[in-house]
Amino acid sequence: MSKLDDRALEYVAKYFKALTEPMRLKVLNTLQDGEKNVSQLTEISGGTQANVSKHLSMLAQHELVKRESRGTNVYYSIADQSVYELCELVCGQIGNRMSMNADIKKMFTA
Amino acid sequence: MSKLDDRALEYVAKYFKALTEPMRLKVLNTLQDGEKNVSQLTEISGGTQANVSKHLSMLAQHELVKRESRGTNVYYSIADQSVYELCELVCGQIGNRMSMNADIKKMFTA
DNA sequence: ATGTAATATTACCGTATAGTTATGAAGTAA
DNA sequence: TTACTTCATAACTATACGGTAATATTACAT
Repeated sequence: MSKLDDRALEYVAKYFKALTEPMRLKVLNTLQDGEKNVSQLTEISGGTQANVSKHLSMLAQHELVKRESRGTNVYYSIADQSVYELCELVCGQIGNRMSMNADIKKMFTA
Repeated sequence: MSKLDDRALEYVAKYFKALTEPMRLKVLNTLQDGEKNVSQLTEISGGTQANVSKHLSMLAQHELVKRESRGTNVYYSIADQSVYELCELVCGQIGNRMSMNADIKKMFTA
């Protein structure tokens, strides 16, 4: 991140944007177990088929998932394992913050 | 990212959201050199003072930057070094994309 | 060819947010 | 006090985006 110009910053920003929807994160989370088709993802996520399809299409466009149609089904799988590293990092951050708040909270409540 | 519930997914999503604006990334990028006040950040980023302030306020709210006022100036600095790891990961991913032409690719990987 | 299932896409609505302009608040110096 | 500097915060506009419902497309079966 040393000398990114405006063009590069937009790329990075757009990549992050793919990870700003809980539904998309849920889909990525689900795909950790292996490929799933749209019906399965729709059921697991609890969303509507149209909505899940839209999100999948977006994730595919950003090359976070791979698309492969077999018969009338379309199977999606993770294209980029490193996305989980991103989430781990963020979760770590959030975890640190929450535990810190808990400690502070403890000082006032204990 | 093994068993994140809906609540956790929203936290993660919101964290990523802070990184989806080129202007905010530029600010974070600039702060790698050390703390800067709003005037400096405004000049470097090329934005308006109001806009930069708004973004800084958002970054501070998400605890990505620290705020310290000295006199009439307000100095911001990185609160969470790990944000650069995130960016490195994303840049690496983008750099790996085959479809991108060489000179742009160089920006992400160099 | 007709019908059915799985997925994608379109059109629409509501909301969220980035940017701008103008104003407000806080500190400092005369 | 008044004036000036620095930063924050409205209020507003425009645009982007998520969700839904309806429709289109694709593949397969009968």
